[in-house]
Amino acid sequence: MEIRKLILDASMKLFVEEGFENVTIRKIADLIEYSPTTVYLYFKDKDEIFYSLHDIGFQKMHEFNHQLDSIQNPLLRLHKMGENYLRFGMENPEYYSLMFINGEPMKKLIELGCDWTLGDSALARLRATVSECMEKGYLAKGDSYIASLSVWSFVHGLVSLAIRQRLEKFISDEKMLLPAMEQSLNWFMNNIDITERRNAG
Amino acid sequence: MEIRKLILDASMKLFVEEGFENVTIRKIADLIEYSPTTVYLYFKDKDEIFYSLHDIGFQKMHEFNHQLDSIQNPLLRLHKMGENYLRFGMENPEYYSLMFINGEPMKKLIELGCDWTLGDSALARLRATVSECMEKGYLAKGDSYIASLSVWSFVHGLVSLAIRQRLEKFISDEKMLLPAMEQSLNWFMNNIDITERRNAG
DNA sequence: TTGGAATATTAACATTGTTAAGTAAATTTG
DNA sequence: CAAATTTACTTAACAATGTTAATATTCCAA
Repeated sequence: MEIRKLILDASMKLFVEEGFENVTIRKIADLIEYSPTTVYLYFKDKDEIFYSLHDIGFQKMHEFNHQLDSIQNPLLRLHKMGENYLRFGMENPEYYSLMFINGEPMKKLIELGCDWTLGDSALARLRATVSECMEKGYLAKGDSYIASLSVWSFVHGLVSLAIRQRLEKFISDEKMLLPAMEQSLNWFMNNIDITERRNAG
Repeated sequence: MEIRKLILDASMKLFVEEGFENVTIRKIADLIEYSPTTVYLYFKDKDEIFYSLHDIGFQKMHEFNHQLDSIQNPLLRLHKMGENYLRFGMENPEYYSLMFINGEPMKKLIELGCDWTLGDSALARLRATVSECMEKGYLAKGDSYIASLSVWSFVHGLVSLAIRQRLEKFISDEKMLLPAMEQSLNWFMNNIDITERRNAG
């Protein structure tokens, strides 16, 4: 449907420009120049709109990571994945919120019984890279499940603290936010990379 | 004031039992058996209530960490800090959300111009422990600012993914959630501990 | 007792998500 | 071509929300 896309575009525009709580059905309807009830012909309720937007977010993130496949060294690829993750989150805080922070899309997901396909496959790619790092001796061998969870949690922690303004006292200058996060990622990568250990300490 | 406390208790009760979006001024008023407008005599608006609750959360977390001072070994103390952080978050997801995830309290904080005192001092304690770990050779020497940020981000990432239900596909059994997070923390601690490196790989 | 401050309530406003009922146009069916 | 039905959309309304203005009640000092 054409109008579905109109609604989603308008919703994201409002979401980006006015924030989550200012996305209302009536404002969406105004933007697309239809009556508010028309929205309900294309989406069951407001949460379903957010669910759809969250889905689009994963596609965007996937595009963002297209270059990654060309990186041969798995540890370098892991590092770049992390950097991309940080950048994606900081450049698209609204999408990021829907994908990884807000409660609404997940409730819809459970209600609809559908699967978190795009989220899962993103994690699968992470885990494949982590496993490759273990096989090739860049990371200590062990449970790749746990290691992937750890890597993801680390970068998610940085992004979610940053976009929810919990780092403002920590890093006062807003322009230093992403650089500090990248430094933090470097610290992390240096610590988990076992090939670097003869140089350290 | 007595009634201020009544309002805060009622708000948190609603928050814990019915979730964030079901905390309404009218429900609060019902619980304390006053009229809705009375609430506005003690709080400027709803966000100020959430700001106060977020403050109480930090006090709770501080009590939660009382035992830590007795741990001499700084790396062990850091590990225990991490474990406590995970447990506090999982046992008090509502408080945790206010403290570290939700946007409302921070907006109020900026608006009121007041400082995030309890949050700051919690971070200061983390940083002191990290510095001590560096001095005593448990962690690679470097910028303790960045290392603290990294540690915090890591545990925050775990907790916030867990309580916002992003780990449900990763860890299907809910009872395995905290154990998996603790495993992840162990992995992290093992990786950053430079005294462990001769055993590894 | 009276007057004013402190405390509380009633009534209302605008805004929200959502639904029921109705309309007008397009399409199918006879 | 006319009648019936489906499609696409709107109007009007409901209950719930945060919040405010105006009003009432209580309480205590002069």
